[in-house]
Amino acid sequence: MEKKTYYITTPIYYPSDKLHIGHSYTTVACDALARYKRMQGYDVLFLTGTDEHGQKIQDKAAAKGVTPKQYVDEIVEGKGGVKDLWKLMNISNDRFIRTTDDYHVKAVQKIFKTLYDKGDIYKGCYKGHYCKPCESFWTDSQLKDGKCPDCGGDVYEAEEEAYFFKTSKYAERLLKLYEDVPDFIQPESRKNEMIAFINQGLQDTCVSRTSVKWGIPVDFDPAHTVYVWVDALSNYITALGYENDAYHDYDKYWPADLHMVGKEILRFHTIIWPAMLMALDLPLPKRVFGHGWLLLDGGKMSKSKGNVVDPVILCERYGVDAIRYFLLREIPFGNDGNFSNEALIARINSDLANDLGNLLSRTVAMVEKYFGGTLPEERTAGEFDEDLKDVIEAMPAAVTANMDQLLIPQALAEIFKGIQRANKYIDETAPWVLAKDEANKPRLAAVLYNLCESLRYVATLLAPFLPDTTPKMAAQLGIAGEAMGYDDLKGFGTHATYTVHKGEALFPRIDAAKELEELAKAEAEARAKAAPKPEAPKPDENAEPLEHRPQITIDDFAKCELRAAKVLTCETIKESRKLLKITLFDGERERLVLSGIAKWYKPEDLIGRTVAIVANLAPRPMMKGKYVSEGMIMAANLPDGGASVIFFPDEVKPGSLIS
RNA sequence: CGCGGAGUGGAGCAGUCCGGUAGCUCGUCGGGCUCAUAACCCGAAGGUCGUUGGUUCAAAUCCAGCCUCCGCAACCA
Repeated sequence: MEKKTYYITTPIYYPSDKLHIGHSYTTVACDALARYKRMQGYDVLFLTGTDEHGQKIQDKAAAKGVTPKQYVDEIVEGKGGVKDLWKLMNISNDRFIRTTDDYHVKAVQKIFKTLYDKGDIYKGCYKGHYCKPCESFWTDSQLKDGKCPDCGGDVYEAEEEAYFFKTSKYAERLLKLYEDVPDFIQPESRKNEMIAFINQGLQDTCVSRTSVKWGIPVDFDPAHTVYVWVDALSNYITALGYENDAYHDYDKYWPADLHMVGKEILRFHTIIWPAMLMALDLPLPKRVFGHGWLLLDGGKMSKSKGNVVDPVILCERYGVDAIRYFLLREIPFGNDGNFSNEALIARINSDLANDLGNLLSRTVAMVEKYFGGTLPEERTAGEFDEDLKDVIEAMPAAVTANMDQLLIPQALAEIFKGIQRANKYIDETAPWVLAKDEANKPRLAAVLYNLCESLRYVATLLAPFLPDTTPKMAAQLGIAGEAMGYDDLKGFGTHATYTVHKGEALFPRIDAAKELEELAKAEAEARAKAAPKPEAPKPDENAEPLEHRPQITIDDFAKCELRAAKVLTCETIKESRKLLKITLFDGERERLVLSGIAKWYKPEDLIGRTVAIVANLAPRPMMKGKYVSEGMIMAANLPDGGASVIFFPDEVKPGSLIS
């Protein structure tokens, strides 16, 4: 009989930088699910990959002086790159798609053409509705009295054209989909967000750009490149061979059983993607799960904040399975979770070292100590046996029930209930007391046998989560690898007997105080390096390479009019938490500037001071045209996202040219 | 009145839909044990469930207002 298939995908990651622990979280969760399904007997296809086009990568590559392809090749295939990271973390993906792969490129072009031919992609022209100060295009209906709805200024005919996908056409069908397939969007709470979003009125989606060159060309209109969504989302089917010959199992695996995505891209996967598939007359994925984020200090982790956590360092320090366990156990279903070194170490110590590792260690040690490593077949049942057996035998069903609902932390918790019960059983039966009297040997053998059986169940059930550790457990228990399937969990007491082999501690206990101290020291050092003292400004090889812009001439620079200006007034704006409203004297007149520094400066910090401004920036309407900002105050960007304004001594006269 | 999430013992969370003695993990304190990775087992302390008011015999839970925090959007020119 054909095995049932299970097709699971991660998002394809954007390799503009090294991946961080957040990406690891998504991928590890999918990996655990994929391994779980394989153990359940499914024919699993687990896909991950990278989304390699777009402006940002084009810019990064240019800054580094390499082609975009060279740039992404290094991050994806290079040493310590994406593929290496997944290998390190024991990710069992069956395929890895890169959107620069030839077969994908060709297939996307065909998909784009098909959608165009069907009339679901159309070429849009923003005729006559470009507002220059706002740098925005407007449709007929958006204009107010023929003027820009933002600033009320004049708009005029625009040249720029782009292709659009008719997302709006599918609004009704999408709402019906959510109704017909209640668990299409998971978790439930996010479904309401999506419905609300659709009810606000869907806009058609821009699916091509003329300004971005690094992308898949629209083959029938080469001035355009395919813009992100058609390119990226299609990966889920092109990786199966849709419209290409690289693979041939589209019919076998599509529709996907689960798209796992971060909550920030859930909208695209539950609106644009199904709409695209509807347009192509293809079946829809069965479920999209939007997971939460791994927060750092309660805030989002991001490269620009400089607070990313490097999974490679963590794996090297604590072991891959410890990190996998932490990620899978600590982040609640569908919600955000916190990452901290304290929480990580606490979790490793209490669950993995104390409960699990120590249980195996003490069990194996006793089998060796009291029986020389092999348990005799003669066993006497006794008190507590049934209770232990009941708890252990309940685990597989509980794990399955939770995993089928994607409740990974809860599934793990069920396994640890069994571990705790086994530890308690040791206390109840006190094997060291039994060992004092030769007459108790059959009872002692039974006790240790029951512990080994418990560990066999535990190890088998943990296999999808801790693929590195469970074979070590099997080896110590003397169980053959092939006897570690779910089929072998058909009964407590079915394993004949045990010959154990004591090994290394599964998870060495971490000295939390010492470790945290070291981490703090390492962080302090990193910080000291990041901000070198004036007298020792030596370049730091560990620092992120700076992103350089193309070289310019003195004439280019001369286009910028930089001047000193005195702050006359400064006030907060009640509608905005980020902006300060500032009036400046620039030497000849007063001008109004809005600056996004409210988080770091109070009005009194600025009033009366002399700052540097870019004086000839085009005025920019802000706050829906309520204010027009006439310049930019110059400030250095801080690693934490903050800003440090440049101040001049008071004797510098307002209006002084800076060159 | 922009949209949304959150406020529960020291920390992190569950419970809120379908009102009825407030639960879990870690930490703290006390006890037990010695097979084990100073690990394990048992017990205890600790919460007016953000705030005010309302509905009710009864509210963490339902209703209204308010406060605080966090995302997103408008917005760092």
